[in-house]
Amino acid sequence: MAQRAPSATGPPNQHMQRLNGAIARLEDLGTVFETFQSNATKALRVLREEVKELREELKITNGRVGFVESLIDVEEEGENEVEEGEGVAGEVLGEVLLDPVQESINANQQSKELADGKAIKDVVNETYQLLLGIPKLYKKYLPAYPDGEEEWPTDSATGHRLLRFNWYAIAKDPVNAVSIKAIVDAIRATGAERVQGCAPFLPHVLDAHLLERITTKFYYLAKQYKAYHAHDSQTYHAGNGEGRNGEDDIFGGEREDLEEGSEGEGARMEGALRRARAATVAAQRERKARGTPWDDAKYAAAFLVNAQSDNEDEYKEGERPPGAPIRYKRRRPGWRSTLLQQLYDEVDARPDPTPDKARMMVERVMGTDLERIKPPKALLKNRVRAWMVKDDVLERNRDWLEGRRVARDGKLWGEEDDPVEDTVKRKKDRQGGGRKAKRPRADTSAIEAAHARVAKVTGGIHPDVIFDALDG
DNA sequence: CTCTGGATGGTATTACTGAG
DNA sequence: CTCAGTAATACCATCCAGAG
Repeated sequence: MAQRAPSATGPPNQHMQRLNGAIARLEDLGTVFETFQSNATKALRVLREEVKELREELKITNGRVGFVESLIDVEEEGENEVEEGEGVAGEVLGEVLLDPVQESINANQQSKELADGKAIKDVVNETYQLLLGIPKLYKKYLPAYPDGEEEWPTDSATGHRLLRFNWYAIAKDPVNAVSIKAIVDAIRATGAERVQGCAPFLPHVLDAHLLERITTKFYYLAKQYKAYHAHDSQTYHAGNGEGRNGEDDIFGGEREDLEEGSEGEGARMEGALRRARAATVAAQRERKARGTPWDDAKYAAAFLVNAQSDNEDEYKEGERPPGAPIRYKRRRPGWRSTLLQQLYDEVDARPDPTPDKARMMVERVMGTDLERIKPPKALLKNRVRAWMVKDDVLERNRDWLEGRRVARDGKLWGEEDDPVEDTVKRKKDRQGGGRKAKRPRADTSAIEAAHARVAKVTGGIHPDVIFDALDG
């Protein structure tokens, strides 16, 4: 500086020139800045408006999802009264939907429901099928994990390696974990195109829930696989060994020789078969009772499948004399009350209003009663009622009322109130015991963190204030 | 908490039969 | 033959209790 000062004493117009140049540059800078500021403001405004727009879109989308859910009968678990009201309120009170934490919780619940919905189940099943390279997800197609020496199976069409699971290991076993991850990836990548109907839902399902669904399915499949291969673990699984049927080993192959067939007092018949046969009898009784005094809500439970007699084969397998028709043997439950028996006797004596159906039914003959069986445990709607059970039997077995075997009679029979399904109890338990569903921590914490970052930037001032200042 | 087996409930599929 | 209905079976899903 000390050296410069003397030299600065040059001709005055040189100074003026430089000064003018500096001013001109300043002016240029001013215009540039103004343009920049105006552009920046514009840009910010655009962003702000876009956010508004997206929020509005989100509102509409949420509304649509709600509508679709109501159509496909998806309901929220737990106290849905509050939540359901919100769907409507959400449109009016946009505020509720704009709270990021609340939204994340909603999204999380929505995700959970969707993951248990048909569309997602479909895509999960479809993807299992595809990556395993089997025509159906039936137990007979489920492949074993390849042996050490075996060559890894590939898709004959694409040449890609097929997926294999070790059904005897748990889901978290590395072998299975890798395959399960592959399913997630495949669903994310191509699920929407492969399976019609899941595209709108897939983006709303969180990875955690998708994984949960896939894992559950893994256990279903493993269960089936193990049941199917239960008894060939030692002997070589001969493909022709099941020439007889291959299907009947669902009951474990050797099923403790059904000794109840011997007129004895064993257990009831196998569930599915018992129900299949009893269902037609129940339906016929209901038809015949129409228009009679028994056709009354009071007696409606008489026509439940669970109240019917067992319908056993008249002859054990292979013992039916040639020429004898197939007939079923009615074996009445010992607990049946006289009132109920009277109802059945009177109804059975009537003609069937639809003789065509009656003609197609297998003939029933009376067998001995089954004295020691209990009414089956059942959902309330399928459960035997107290009036249908002999008083003394019920007196001796009060636990049937607790254990989902027998329901109270309810108002129609002079009681104070109707029995209620005890799923209520489960919900209560959950409320009492703690939270009902856990939401993956990352979800809201990420949003909260973002929230915090924004707050830091704005210094706690509402963004709108900042934008407004920019505008002015 | 994870996993399993048993029980229950419900739908889909298949075989069969009588009627037209 | 097709159609509709019964009967039997296969399969999926869930709940629950209990083991580890």
